[in-house]
Amino acid sequence: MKKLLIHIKKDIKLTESEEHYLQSKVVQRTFLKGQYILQAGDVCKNQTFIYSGKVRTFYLDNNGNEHIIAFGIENWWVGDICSFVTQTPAEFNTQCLEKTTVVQISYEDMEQLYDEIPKLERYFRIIIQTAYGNMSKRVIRNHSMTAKERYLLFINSFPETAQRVPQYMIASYLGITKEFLSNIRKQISEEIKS
Amino acid sequence: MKKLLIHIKKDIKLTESEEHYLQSKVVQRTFLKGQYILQAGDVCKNQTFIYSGKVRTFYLDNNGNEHIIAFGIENWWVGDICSFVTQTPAEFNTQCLEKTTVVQISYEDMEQLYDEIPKLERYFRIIIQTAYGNMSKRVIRNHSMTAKERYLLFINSFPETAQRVPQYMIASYLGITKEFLSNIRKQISEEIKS
DNA sequence: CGTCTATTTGAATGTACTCAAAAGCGGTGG
DNA sequence: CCACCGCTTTTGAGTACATTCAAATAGACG
Repeated sequence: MKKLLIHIKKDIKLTESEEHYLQSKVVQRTFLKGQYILQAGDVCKNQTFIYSGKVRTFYLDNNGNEHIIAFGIENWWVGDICSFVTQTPAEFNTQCLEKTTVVQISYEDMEQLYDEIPKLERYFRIIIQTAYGNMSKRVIRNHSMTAKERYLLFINSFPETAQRVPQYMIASYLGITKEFLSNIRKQISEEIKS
Repeated sequence: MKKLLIHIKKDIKLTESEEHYLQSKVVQRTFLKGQYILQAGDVCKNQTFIYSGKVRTFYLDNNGNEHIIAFGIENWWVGDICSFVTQTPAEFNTQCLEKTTVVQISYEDMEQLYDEIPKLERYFRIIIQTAYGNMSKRVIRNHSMTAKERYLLFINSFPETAQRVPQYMIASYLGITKEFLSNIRKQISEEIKS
């Protein structure tokens, strides 16, 4: 709970009573490795802020292939924005990759919070603007860089995630097969030798 | 100007005085075909709402290839969010594809507007949430669908844009070469015949 | 009609995928 | 301590998807 307040206060100021009101709307939950915070087909009823642990949000296509849209670690918001804002069934799954503790705010509480503490609109606007900017750059990089370049950028940008996550999930995040990522890694290690 | 108010009022209510204050901060401009609303390297100083016309936002990579991140038509906000929110040099260019009339709000005025009319935070939060959801889905589609499938989805989703924009730009938006898109179109027309 | 730009064609090439099988690796139980 | 199990990663051969380059064709505009 404290981590969330610290995170929010980086962007906006809250009075004590606002803090208390916010806390009254926030629920803490813990999930085990493998458990789903959100399943595709269900409505995303909560905004979820990761307190500790690690999750992935992925899409399961018609051929049964998983496509990871995002990893989530401490101090990140996760879920399916589309589903949450429209309260329609989600296309994405959010699954815990290890024991994960989160705090959640329900859709109804979120509406009330926005009404009672309008400054929160700003906080979430800033959060989502940043996320949108990053997602745009990701589209561009997928179109302008090779898989190898994207992999190298990934491990430089997210070294901790790169180490704590199985390779086949990194491949999925990059939009390539696990076999091809293995191939790329071989290439890289051979380049280093020579 | 009226179109902007109508668009905003779909999400939030404004009093007459708020409307007037907003109008005092909004500047209308017209660009000719080919002109740039924003050039990479410059700081994105304005939020831009398209009144009429058509634009594209693209990234120019190191090999000199253009990658279109978005088209913008009537009632769309365009620009480089990253650059605008951080007031650092933009990576993207926004260029008019035909004579285009826009209304703009500067960064400083935007800050004041947010302070004076906090409800605008909600409006822009909603706008950007939707855009983020769409961009996420685009990443997933790039990873889970073939170029042909993406092309068919594009012309179904944006039939008017598909007709009003040169093919090589659609190819760029889809992340493929103009030659390959031409090939795809040939395949499709041959399928229809048989 | 001529010029400029956009689109199409085709051949050669490269990047990434599929499928199948082998190897590695961590945990668990005998 | 070792054998086995399940899961992840690696390997390799064959293939498919998409690119590059060069040249021809088609369209748009003055």
